Amino acid sequence: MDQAAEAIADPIRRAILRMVRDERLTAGEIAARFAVSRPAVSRHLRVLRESGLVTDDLSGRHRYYSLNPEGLAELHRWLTALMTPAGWEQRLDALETEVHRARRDNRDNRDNRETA
Amino acid sequence: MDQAAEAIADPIRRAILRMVRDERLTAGEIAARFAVSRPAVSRHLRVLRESGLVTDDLSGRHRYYSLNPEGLAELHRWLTALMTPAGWEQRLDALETEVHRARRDNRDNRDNRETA
DNA sequence: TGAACGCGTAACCTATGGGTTACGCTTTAC
DNA sequence: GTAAAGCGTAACCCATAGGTTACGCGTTCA
Repeated sequence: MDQAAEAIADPIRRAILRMVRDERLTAGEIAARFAVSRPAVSRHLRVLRESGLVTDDLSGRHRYYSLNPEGLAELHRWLTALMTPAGWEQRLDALETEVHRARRDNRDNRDNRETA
Repeated sequence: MDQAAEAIADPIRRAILRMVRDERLTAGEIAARFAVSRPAVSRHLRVLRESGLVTDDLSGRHRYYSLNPEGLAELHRWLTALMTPAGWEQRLDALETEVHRARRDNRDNRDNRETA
């Protein structure tokens, strides 16, 4: 979890994670969306790889990156435990709502794609 | 959220957050539990304060710190959204289980305290 | 009232994280 | 088979995060 917490501390790495959440992208495609140089992005990608937050997939001279949700699980659990101290049971209700909202968002996005 | 993500990147600050989750502690009590100097801890506390992750409460010459769960909410939502990409609906079930476990843990701890 | 306590801040040092340019390796394309 | 594309790595530079010691200010207590 330590590695994950460190990895998401950088704004560029957080942006990369959001990029590869729903579609796999090559290193070049990712780098093109940032103002910093390609090698800089390449090192960010290495940090994300080594902390288990993304997976990479070689295909010829391209390397495809995609999010690895499992890599975020431990940190997420840590945060959940931290956010629910003794005597704050109403916070658990809020978290439940959060999950429900995520479920609904996913459903809506799927429907929009299908009707587009 | 950027500030929260940066704040939890440091292992000492993560340890502090866990310490003050269920009980308020003075700066001195917190510092005593670490190998680093008291001023170093004091600055970690400042980072946590300024990022809204803890609240402080002056009382005479003591300053009590306690966790502010709200400060973690935005980062937690960000992680939740990231962990549930399109087509991974089963992950939402896992998150729901996570909340249920937190609820149960809280209940168990409360009961243990009462019967102790 | 003065000594000790609790805590934060200032000044300083060092390690390191993130940036750049230069380079090399493998794969595609002509 | 040679040129170009796609990536990663090495070497280097600089800003800054995190550590230390020294210090100052308010609060307690004898």
